[in-house]
Amino acid sequence: MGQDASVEPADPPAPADPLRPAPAASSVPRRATIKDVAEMAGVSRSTASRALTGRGYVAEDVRRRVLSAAGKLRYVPDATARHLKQQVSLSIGVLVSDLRNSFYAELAAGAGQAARSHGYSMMLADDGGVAEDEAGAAEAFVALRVAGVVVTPVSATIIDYLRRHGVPVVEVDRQFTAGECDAVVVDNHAAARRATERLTGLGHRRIALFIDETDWTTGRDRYRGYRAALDAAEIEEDPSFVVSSGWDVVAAQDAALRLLQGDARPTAVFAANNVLAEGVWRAAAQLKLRIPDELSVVSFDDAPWMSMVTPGVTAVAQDATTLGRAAVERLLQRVAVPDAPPAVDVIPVDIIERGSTAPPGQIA
Amino acid sequence: MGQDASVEPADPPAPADPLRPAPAASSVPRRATIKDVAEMAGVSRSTASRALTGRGYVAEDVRRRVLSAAGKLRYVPDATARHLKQQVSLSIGVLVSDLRNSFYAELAAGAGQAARSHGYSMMLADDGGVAEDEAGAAEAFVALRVAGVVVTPVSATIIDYLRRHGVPVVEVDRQFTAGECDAVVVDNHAAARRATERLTGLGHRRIALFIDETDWTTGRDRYRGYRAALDAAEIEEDPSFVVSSGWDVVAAQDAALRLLQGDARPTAVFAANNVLAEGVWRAAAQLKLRIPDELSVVSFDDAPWMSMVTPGVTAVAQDATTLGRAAVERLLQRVAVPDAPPAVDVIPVDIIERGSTAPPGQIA
DNA sequence: GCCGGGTGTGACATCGTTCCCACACGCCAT
DNA sequence: ATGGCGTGTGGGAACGATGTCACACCCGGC
Repeated sequence: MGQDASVEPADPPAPADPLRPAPAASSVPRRATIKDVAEMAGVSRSTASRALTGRGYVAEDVRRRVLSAAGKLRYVPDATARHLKQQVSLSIGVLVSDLRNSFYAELAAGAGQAARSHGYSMMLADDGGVAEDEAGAAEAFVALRVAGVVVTPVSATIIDYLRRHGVPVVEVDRQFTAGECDAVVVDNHAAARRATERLTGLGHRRIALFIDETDWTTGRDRYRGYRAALDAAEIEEDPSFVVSSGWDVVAAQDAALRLLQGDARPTAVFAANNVLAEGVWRAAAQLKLRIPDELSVVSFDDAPWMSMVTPGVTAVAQDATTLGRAAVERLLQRVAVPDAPPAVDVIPVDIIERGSTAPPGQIA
Repeated sequence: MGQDASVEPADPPAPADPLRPAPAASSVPRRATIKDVAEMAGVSRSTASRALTGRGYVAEDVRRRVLSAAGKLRYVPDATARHLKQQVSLSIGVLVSDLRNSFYAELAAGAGQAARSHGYSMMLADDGGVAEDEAGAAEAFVALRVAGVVVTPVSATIIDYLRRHGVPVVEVDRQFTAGECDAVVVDNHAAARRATERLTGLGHRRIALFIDETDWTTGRDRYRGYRAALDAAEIEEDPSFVVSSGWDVVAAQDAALRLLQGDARPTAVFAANNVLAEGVWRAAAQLKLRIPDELSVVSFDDAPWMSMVTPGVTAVAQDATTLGRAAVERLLQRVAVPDAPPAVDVIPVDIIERGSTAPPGQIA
């Protein structure tokens, strides 16, 4: 408050370095720290901290002075500094395969809701189903010292990596490390079986399966569920009816076009996720196959369009929002109780009947 | 390495506090810090830091020793500590209205891509279009000291708040503070006008507008574009044809049911976003109105289902992914050059003709 | 008058990182 | 011999928040 006005040292005329973010612009008045609050309130930093966090003794009038100073200065505590000191983080990482897929978007929305409701922030990344990007995101999460990670894993590597770095992990939708890691899943086997049985129950015997992969967890279980339904109906599997066409609509559509044009085409299709269902549906539309008269379709995984097309697509509806929410809840449980044995939540699914199935027509 | 095996102090038998996260579990071996790396390599922290960041002199063999130690210890630098020291953050905040809406999900996906490609992480929040939650998320972003925020704003408050705290902001999709803040938008007025002109051009004169709101930015411009098209066709506006039905499908559907059952029903509808279009479409389906013969429909904002239903819905396609990406690019520009004048990017749109429009039928 | 306990406060160390500075070499030119 | 420079290294102070600890004060009881 003296005659010396140089509260802050004058910037030396340093040459600007264009590669790094500019130093705090002079137009922005430097953010208030707890020290500023303490000075304005005429107390020490410690006291200000106690007043603001509510831990420890503070006289009532001092508390009010500090709070009012904080308000005037628009003080917002620096979460990174707090984390550094307390070694406790209030962000979680969420890693999904593709935000543009409504399933993952809803899952992320549910995760975000749950995180928020517990006072956590969400770091979200999208790996496009690519293992490399998944690893990159995992590294970022570790660097940011998130409290834990919810992931729809693309490989088991990421789980190992995160656990080696002491980061609690919950697998959601897919499960690579059964028995070692918390997970939130649906009963893929049972649901796939029930869905396929809708078709066998109507008399279909030529039922194709469109699936992304059949080796891991989710895909494998859906495949097995399909097989179980066929077995129960004493239908022999035709390998050409099991189509692994990856994760993209166009590829699925191409594969479906080929399959549905053949002489020995299936009378029904079970698509193991919404992307594949979309490919099949588009192919059927392109071939002008009437659904359900000429082709029955059931999808694993509901999507908005399935209730908008005519007829609607019968689907196994997974509540992705609930899945995301449950995964975060489980993660926070784990953070609270690190040594509890791994737990798996199984979220119930619904089969929504919409009209895309009918008994097989008479085809040559 | 001596006989004293207590590398870490034994935990005193402190009573567990169930309200706070448990202290580092003994099963997790404490994360390596740069100090550990330095010790293993037999150098000081400073030298280790120089070796790892690549700034400053380090002898080649020392560098290799440090790097190898870091590898062995699986050292991952603590981004929060780095941020605290450098006062530079490598995360950005992204705040959208509703992740379950494909428009926002794609926008977020684009933002995430761009952020990642520049080495930034994305904190994502979803405010459900609620101003209070928007404020909460903004506070979290400030606390986390993100480098900047991309937001689809619900009110002008958030922009003020963030700017007062010195956080660079880019508005995307909606624009509340024209001229003061960077923004990435589409030319809503022109696009809405062109879309409406498709309808007037076919001879429609009874054209309803479904819109969320008409007071702010995006909604206002779309409304004006609609009006401009009507004016150009010398059609007088019928106020009952402008329906503000909020942000939710069911409300829009109800409103559409009412409007489309009336005697003086419109022959065409322009829906100002994908949610409203869905409501209108469902209402039309429910009333068994044939599209386009009995009702023409144009939507602002494309969505996956619009190309799957029959007929497809003619739509103004905004590339939401590009919108998100551009917003992040603009934000990073702003971070690099804080004092540049505000800039607005206008992303071009496409009108995709799909078959949901036809000349008006003969109705009483 | 002295002690003990409750109440309220400030000094200081700490978290993990970076980076400014001082210093210690070896070498060459003076 | 001495100085200066280029190279390489370590000490120590930040960054912002928290929390331990010691101390200072005031009260009542001896």
